[in-house]
Amino acid sequence: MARRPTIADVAQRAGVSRSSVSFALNNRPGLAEETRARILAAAEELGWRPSRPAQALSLGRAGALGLVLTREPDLIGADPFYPAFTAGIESVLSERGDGLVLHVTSADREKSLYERLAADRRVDGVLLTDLRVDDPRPALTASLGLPTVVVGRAEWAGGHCAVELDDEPAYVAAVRALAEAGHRRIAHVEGPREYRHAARRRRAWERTLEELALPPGPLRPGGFTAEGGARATRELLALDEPPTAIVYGNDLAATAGLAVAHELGVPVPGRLSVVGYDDTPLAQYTHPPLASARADARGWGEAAARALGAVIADGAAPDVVLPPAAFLPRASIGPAPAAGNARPGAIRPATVPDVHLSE
Amino acid sequence: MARRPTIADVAQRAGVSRSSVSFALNNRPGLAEETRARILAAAEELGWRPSRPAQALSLGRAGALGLVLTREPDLIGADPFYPAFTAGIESVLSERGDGLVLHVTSADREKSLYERLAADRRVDGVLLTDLRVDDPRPALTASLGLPTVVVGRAEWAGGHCAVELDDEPAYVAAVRALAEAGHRRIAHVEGPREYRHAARRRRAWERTLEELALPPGPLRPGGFTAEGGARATRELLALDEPPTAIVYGNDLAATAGLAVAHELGVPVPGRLSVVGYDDTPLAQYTHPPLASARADARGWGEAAARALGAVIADGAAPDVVLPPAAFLPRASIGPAPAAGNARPGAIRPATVPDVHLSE
DNA sequence: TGCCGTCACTAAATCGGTTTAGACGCGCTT
DNA sequence: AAGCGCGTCTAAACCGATTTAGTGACGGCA
Repeated sequence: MARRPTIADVAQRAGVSRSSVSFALNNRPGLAEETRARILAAAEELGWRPSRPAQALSLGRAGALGLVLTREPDLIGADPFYPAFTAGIESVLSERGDGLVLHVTSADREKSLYERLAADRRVDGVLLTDLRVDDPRPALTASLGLPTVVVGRAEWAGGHCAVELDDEPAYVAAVRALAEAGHRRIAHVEGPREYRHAARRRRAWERTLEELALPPGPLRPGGFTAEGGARATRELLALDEPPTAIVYGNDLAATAGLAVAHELGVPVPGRLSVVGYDDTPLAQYTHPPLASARADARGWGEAAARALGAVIADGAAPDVVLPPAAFLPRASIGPAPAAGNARPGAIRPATVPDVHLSE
Repeated sequence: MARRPTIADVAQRAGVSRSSVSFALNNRPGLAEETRARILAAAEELGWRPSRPAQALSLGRAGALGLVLTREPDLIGADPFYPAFTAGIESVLSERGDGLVLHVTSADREKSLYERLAADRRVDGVLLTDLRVDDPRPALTASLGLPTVVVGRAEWAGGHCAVELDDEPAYVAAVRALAEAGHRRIAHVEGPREYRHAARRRRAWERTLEELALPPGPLRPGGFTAEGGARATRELLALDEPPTAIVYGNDLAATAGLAVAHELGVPVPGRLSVVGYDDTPLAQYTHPPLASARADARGWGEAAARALGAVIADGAAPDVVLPPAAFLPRASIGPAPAAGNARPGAIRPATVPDVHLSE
């Protein structure tokens, strides 16, 4: 295998200096059109592309973004978010010929990983996802001088640029839709408390019940997992007054919940309405199809990558607010069962003020 | 933000030359123990780590592996394989402080992406996954001189090192288990034909039926998707003689199939047995729990990363064969319904030769 | 004719590491 | 006293790009 050509080879072949090749490549002014063409032709013939490490060293930028996943592997596995999100990132990076450096780690090694990332100069900046309560990362990357974009709400960002795609409206809409369908006992199976988005979903549920003057519904931990969703559902359905609707933190837990309902002979939506979140590929094909909410993970990735690019280039970038996830009613929700003490129709859509909940 | 320290800063602080710092860092012989300690202390105090781009340029290796996903984004989304696989890769790379560069692309841009990867020198080698029939990539990376490990069978590898984790035995076991349970009409919902693993799964099903002297079962495309799985199931159950068991190409299609069976009032496993593949986190929590097969994706990632490291270092590495995926019988399979023309017990386990199918 | 400004291009420094060849001091032989 | 070998350390080249300062040719103008 022949040694890969360098800029010197191109220069020699075109009969110019290395500087001229560089000028031609980055089409900067000051080269005769004919010379430029000759250089580019030579580069083409040799199949030359500038070496990334050399460019990185020279330019002082790596040409790559970092993404660290701190979720536990099996939590990641079931989540359709990351693949779509990284596809969105990639679509932006590929325009610039940049790359995405992915790391999967656990919470205990997380800190040293970011430190390495910063000291290494292997990436020019990082995207922070899955923000936790009291998340140390925004302050950490700030102190490391590592350009950062937070994927989530601005108030989680600790001064960094934030790219937000709100999941609250979908939860508000789901609870309202259930209330309008006559449900009065609406439960929530929440995700891990340490995640800010899980907490935000729980609060959206909580406050919407309040706003609608409905009694606070039962709450169970579901951990965003199938197992947690199944257990929580079992507990909820075993209550003296079981809920007539359950809003889950994600589709995985909701789908497991559906299975438990089937197993216990509880018809859905006849006796129980079910709502998930994520709109996994499976959601339309469960039985019955699962009401859920779709966030544009790909668009989120795109926006985040673009924002981080701006932060790296300009030192800062304005926050971005993407359209919130849309609630997708499907056949897993229906009117509250008559047997319950819900009074269908008692709450009229028009009487419900359309306020936007904020944290 | 202070400029990040360089090797020169460390050298100055320790009162030595830059070369000595390099020697100390890479603990090479020829430095007095005391000097080495002083240098390392200075590096520690300054929080210095060698710049990756500089090292890459100097050493001629990027210190990173490349992984290109050519699947369509929504196909990727539902697949638990990649997150676990990348976690496995990472666990190997992090030992060496190396990185994983991830690209998501579409089939039409795939070729130029690999070319860029090779010319760029951003990665030292690539892992090839999801091999297709007549896949151009093994030959492409070979011609580009890009160290390559194929994640799959050696005969797909076109001369590259292969890391294999066979899914055939799980399919053979599943079909046999069904046959032993008296099933005679065993259908298959296959994945996209262009994927070699999908084709291999189909053949395993086909040949096992043959070996057991069972009639060839009906076959439907499922595309590894929920939608395809649902449609295929609908078609199969509408046959004049519907199958009493369906073996799906993956859990996603199988789960959608379960939902269709419910919807049509076909009891599982009463009238239909169902088998998936992947053992997604949901599989244990469907209703009934889904028989499936578990491949150690994380271990696969580890082995692949290690093998690629060896290929990069030594120019070649022996193929690796990992333990095959294990068939996991669960409640979604049961005895063939008596109404069918299956004859439970007609086929005795002992009479079934335990041959291993090969392609 | 001499001076100046432009245009097209190049030499050399630079980024931050690694590595090779060699310098220097010291104690031992002979 | 000269020579040798060894242990320790450094100067300088090198990786492959970018960039700055500057060179040389040429045309216009006084």
